[in-house]
Amino acid sequence: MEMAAMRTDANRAAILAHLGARGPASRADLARALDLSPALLTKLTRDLLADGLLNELEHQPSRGGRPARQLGLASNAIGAIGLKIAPDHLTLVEVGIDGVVTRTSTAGFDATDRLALRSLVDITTGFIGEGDHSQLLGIGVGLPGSVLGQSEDLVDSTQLQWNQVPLGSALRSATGLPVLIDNNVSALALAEALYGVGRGHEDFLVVTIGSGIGAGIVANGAIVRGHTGNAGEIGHIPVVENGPLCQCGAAGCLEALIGQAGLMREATARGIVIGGTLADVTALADGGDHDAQGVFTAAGKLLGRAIAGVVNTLDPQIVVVLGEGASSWRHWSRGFEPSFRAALIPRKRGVEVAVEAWQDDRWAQGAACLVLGTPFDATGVSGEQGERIRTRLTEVRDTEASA
Amino acid sequence: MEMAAMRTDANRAAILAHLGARGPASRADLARALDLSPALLTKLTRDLLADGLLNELEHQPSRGGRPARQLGLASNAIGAIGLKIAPDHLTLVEVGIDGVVTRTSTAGFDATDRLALRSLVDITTGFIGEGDHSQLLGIGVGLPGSVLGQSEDLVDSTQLQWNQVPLGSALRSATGLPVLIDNNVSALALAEALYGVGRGHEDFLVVTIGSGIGAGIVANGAIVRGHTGNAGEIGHIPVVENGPLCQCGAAGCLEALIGQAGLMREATARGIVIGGTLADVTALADGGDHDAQGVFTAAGKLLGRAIAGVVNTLDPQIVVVLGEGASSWRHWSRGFEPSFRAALIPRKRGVEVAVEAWQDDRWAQGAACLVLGTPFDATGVSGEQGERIRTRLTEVRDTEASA
DNA sequence: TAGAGTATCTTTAGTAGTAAACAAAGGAGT
DNA sequence: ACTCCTTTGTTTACTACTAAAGATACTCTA
Repeated sequence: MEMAAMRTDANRAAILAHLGARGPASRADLARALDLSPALLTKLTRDLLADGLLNELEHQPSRGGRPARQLGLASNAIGAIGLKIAPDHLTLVEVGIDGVVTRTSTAGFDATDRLALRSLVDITTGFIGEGDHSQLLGIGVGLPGSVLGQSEDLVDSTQLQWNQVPLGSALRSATGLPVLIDNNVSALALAEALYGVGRGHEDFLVVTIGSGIGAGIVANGAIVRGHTGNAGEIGHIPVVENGPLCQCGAAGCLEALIGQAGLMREATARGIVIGGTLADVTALADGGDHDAQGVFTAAGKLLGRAIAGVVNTLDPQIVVVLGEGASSWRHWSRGFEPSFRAALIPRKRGVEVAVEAWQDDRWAQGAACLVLGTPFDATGVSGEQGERIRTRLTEVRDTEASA
Repeated sequence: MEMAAMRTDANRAAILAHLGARGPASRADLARALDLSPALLTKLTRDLLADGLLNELEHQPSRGGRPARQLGLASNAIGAIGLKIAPDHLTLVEVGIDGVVTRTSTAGFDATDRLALRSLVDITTGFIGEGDHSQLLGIGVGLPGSVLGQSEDLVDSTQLQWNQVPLGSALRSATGLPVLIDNNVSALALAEALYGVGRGHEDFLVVTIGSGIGAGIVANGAIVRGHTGNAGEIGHIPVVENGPLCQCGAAGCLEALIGQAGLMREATARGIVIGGTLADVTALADGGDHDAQGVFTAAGKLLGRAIAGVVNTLDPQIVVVLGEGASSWRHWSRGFEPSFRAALIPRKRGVEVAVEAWQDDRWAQGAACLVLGTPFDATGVSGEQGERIRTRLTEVRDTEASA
């Protein structure tokens, strides 16, 4: 038992995370993927095998040379918790290190309540349960807002009406686990980068259509959060002059026009529904109502022009459309596609737009990826909490070894 | 004389580049700035001092402890060449490793000529001169267009009417020097990051107002080039529906409205000038002509709304306005400021806008920074040519040592 | 069936880097 | 003057990693 090496070992963590995320691989595969020498992989995998964290699987049929010995993760008990905070409910998931959701839970919640933080902590600890947390690497939290400061502690959110809420320290002291908090769209973008369509792309854009319009930006392989953590607010791109007033105070924001509220105002103005919800409009459009479809087509047209501006600015390889609204995408699409393509610079006109089927717990899964993605983060920018996660990953090794 | 260590030594290079860019510093300063251990700095600076590349300067007055020994660059002969390519002329500069321009030259040039590449190479080699190039780290090239492929070899530019021109290999074989090519606005952004207003900022935006409108984007401390190298094309953000036709084929692009051509069209339509150039309109505005000023005010208003969208999307800490057009910024500003601030999300409303005085050779200086910035590039993404530059930096050490 | 070829893994010898203890050179309080 | 404090720079002992050469285990070809 080595007494030394209490330090974080990013490479051991990276090996485990890679095997978890991408499935079994040979030492040579890992060396190439992680950009390490084969020699080092021999040594590191020897340790991990001895510690019982890795298994040597069957030989792979030779591809012209010595056949590869596949290595697989022995412990599938390593995972993370993902928490999505919405104004009126919480979604919790437990995911394995391969990104697969193993458990889900939803709970009512009032973000504006005086005891909201207390209630959130209780619900979370209840979900995690008593007993042994040694397999959990940490908790990832996604919320509609931004995180202040390097300590990633104080949270701001207009949608939740939160101002400098000490969410991080509250969860941390209650659970003893590392906690990473981020904007929910950024978390979703990270999930796409690790396990979704974005995998292997250095530059892509995730557009979410929900109650508002948001974007997760990945450039140079990294999430763009901006200086104050407010990057991705494409809902507030000005699109029409003297347009309807937006929550943000400006006039003519994209979101004011085609956010859920904007769509309803338009549907009501056109006399398609009286009262009712957006689901009613969607149902009408699905049923073939041309007027209802027209609402989405017009919205798609505006969205297309706005996203084209973003694509011209950022030059992503792919645009992923996601969110509750994506389920009615075929109505949006009629307006989106022509106006989007027409406004792109010629070289980008073929850029791929991928629409992903939407599951509700996807947000929480994305939040969990904040934790699962940390070992991949070569630059180690995730700060102190990220350091703690990497440390935990190697600690798991020690407890397994001693057991 | 060590026979070994033919490998690139990024840290030795980083020490030299840091001293060049930021001026003399103590070993302890360097250790903090480069995030290396004091122990390593003792060793590396010992080598560099022995090789005659560094000088030990006077002691710094103590700040409560042992006084620091300042280290300074012994050789100020290390530098790079910067080349800016415009449709009708070339600008060349020689800059020292501290970013200061030591020599300038401009030459007429026709980018559409059949022998343009040959002529470009001749002018460049003429500027560099015969004889010893050992002090030159490399050549940086900035052009209005994008670079294809990882080899950074083939160049595309609609403005120059170039299609897959093998600029890199041509310059490389003619001079024997490493050549780095990039979009001119990206190069300018890099210069700002290293020696300008952007220094110390991880996220900022450089907006250029020239014949067109462009942007250099820095996010997470790195230049955003996008997947095809076409990031920053904010000139083609759609701003008005059914607007004037743009060169790019779309209608209502920002550039079509407020690029040089757009401004002239507007000035002509308003009857301010008949024929003439933009300089005439600027002169009238400078002289107090309200109609002429109105052209700029209207343009500033449009620019403000568009840039606000970009700032909402990317959340930069600072916006730098630059370029030929920046000299008439006080006329733009009247329209820009109110519309810009009004369209920002509340949290970003105080974002700083810095307008930089404009010198013509600034573009070429930015191009040179592609070379000078390479040693700083911790991730080493600049590819093979960047590797060659870092190698050259240590080679200089060897030749100085043997001399 | 005996190479030739090729890809995987291992060993060896060496470099780059760090932490920690120590030495050096001053300032500030008593 | 003497001690304590602070910061700088150096030495020592160690870890992490790599390159290069070799060992291993297969396929393919003649």
